[in-house]
Amino acid sequence: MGNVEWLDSVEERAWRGFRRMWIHLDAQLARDLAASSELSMADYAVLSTLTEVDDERWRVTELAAHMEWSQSRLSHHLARMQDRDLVKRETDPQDARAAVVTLTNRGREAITEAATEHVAAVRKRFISVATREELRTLADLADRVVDRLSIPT
Amino acid sequence: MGNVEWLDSVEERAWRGFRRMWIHLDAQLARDLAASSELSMADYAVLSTLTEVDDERWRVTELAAHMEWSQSRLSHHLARMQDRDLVKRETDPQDARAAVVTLTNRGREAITEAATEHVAAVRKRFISVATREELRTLADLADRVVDRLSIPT
DNA sequence: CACATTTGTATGATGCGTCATCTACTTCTG
DNA sequence: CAGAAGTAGATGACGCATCATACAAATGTG
Repeated sequence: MGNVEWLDSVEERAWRGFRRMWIHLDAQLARDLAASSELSMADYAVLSTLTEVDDERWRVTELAAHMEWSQSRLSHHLARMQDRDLVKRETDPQDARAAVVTLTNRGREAITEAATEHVAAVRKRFISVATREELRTLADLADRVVDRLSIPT
Repeated sequence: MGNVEWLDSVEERAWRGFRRMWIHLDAQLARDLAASSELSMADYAVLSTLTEVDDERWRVTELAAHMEWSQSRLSHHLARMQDRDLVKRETDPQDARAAVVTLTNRGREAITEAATEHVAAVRKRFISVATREELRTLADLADRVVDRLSIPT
């Protein structure tokens, strides 16, 4: 399994490259999104997740879980998005503790307009640079890495 | 080149997987590092970069550029690390505008102790899950993506 | 059915990253 | 060599993420 203590050149190049790629991609996509909309990446994540289900209604906790955000982070972010009239929160009639998040018209317009360009940016910055084989390799690796992280060990 | 507007299943799996992998890995490594040291990932990045040159002296701007951090971020972070006695800043005798950053003894101890376990964590969480071929593929892809980002277009 | 426990969400404090700006020093120009 | 322009770094204000906690509603228990 190689030396346990350090990384050899292949390993180091992969690890550094991976981080570098993430940091640059993330920053560039944020700039692309900002240039073509009024949304941050976080806004985009919230809005696009909301559109993923047919009735576009999510309980805060479920939305947070699905997005892999902390409940607190989402709650704060929803508060800000609500101020900007992008989302609404209503009390769940089934359970008065719970809040149901929905898109406002403004939110729906925002995500509709932003989505096309964001996807185009992802394609331009990342997808189109990779081969199909590379994409498959990356997806497989990612699944394995994430699976393994969920095992306590 | 496929449909320009949306992502097909291979593309989507790769993109989502990549982001997911990054988020989980980063969080887990931060927890690992916190468990085995008093350092944050940012602290680690600063300290380990400092040890990369023989005399362990860096001008703030050069350090920032090498780390791909903004000068401001580094300056703020150095201020906090200085309060914790991990680094020192001295005025450069050659150029009184400039500051030279160096490790304190405490900083050197901290990074020395933390490094072994951090590298072990990277290996455990990521490297050991990938094959050599995957690592090479990832590194190549990362280089290409990053290179392409630097072209304005 | 009172009371303890659990669950769903919000909120306040704190620390970090970014942007715009400030200061001090250095370099360039005539 | 005076003044303008440029450069190195620090700083303050602001927005966002996290942690701990608060609160209210729901559920379980005797």
